[in-house]
Amino acid sequence: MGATKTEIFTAQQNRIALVAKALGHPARIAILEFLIKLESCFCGDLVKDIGLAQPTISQHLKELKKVGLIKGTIEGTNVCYCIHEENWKEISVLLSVFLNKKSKGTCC
Amino acid sequence: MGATKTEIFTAQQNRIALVAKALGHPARIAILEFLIKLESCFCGDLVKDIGLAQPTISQHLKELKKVGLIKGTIEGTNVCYCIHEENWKEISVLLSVFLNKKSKGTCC
DNA sequence: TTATTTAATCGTAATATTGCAATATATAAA
DNA sequence: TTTATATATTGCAATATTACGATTAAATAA
Repeated sequence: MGATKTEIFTAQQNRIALVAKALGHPARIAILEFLIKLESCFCGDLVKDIGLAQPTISQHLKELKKVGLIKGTIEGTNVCYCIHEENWKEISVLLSVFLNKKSKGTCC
Repeated sequence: MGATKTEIFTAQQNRIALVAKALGHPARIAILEFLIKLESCFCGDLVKDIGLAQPTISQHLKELKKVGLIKGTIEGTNVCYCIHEENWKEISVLLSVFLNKKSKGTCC
C-alpha cells in the first residue's frame, strides 16, 4: 500500500497525472514563471528569487527536468535552466485537450 | 519541515499548484474522464469502472470536490457525482493561461 | 597548487499521500 | 421494525514528498 497503482490506468492517464503532479507545487510554478519571464536562468538566481534553500530548489528543478518541462545546460560553474520549448508545447496540448473536454449531458 | 511553504508564494501560484496537484493522480484523471463521458455519475459505478476499493474512490472524489472540479448530489442511497461546469471552466482558463505563457528569449 | 564558486547529492526529519479493511451513517425496501 | 444497499469515515501501514544541513563534485580564479 501507499504507492499509486499506475498499472490499472492508461498510459495517457498516467502521463497527464505525472505532468500535473510536477505542476502540483507552488515552488515549481514559481520556477517555471521565472524561467518564462527569463529574468535569468541560473539556479542561483532562482534560489535568491524564491525563498527556499539551494538543495530544495535543486530538487524541484530535477523533478521539472524529469517530466521534460525544463532543460539545463552547464555553463562554467553555473547551470543555465530553461523551458524545454518543444516538450512544453506538447504538454500544453496534452493538458489543454483534457481540460477542453466537454461533458455532454446535464446531470445533478 | 516536510510541509509545503505556501506562505512564500502568491495566491495564484498556490491555486494553480493546488489544482494541478488534484489532477496529479491517474485515478482522479480516470474519474474525471468517466464523469465527462457521463456513462454514469454514481460512486458505485466508478468503483466498478476503476479498479480501486470503494474507500479509495471515495477519498479521491473528496479531493476533487475540495478543489471544486466536481460536485455531488445525494439521490436516495446513491450519490450522483458530476463535473462542476462553472469551476471546471474557471480552472481550465487558469491552467490554459499558465500553459500558454511564452518565454520571450532564446536561452541555452 | 589552493581557494572560491556553483550546483548536485546524501542523509534525515517532518509531513503528506495512497490504499484498504473495518466501521459508521443514511436512505430504501421488506 | 429489520434488512439491504450505497457511500463516508476511521484507523493504519506503506510509500512519497518536502525541506534543509552537510557534504561532494566540478569548474574557475588566485
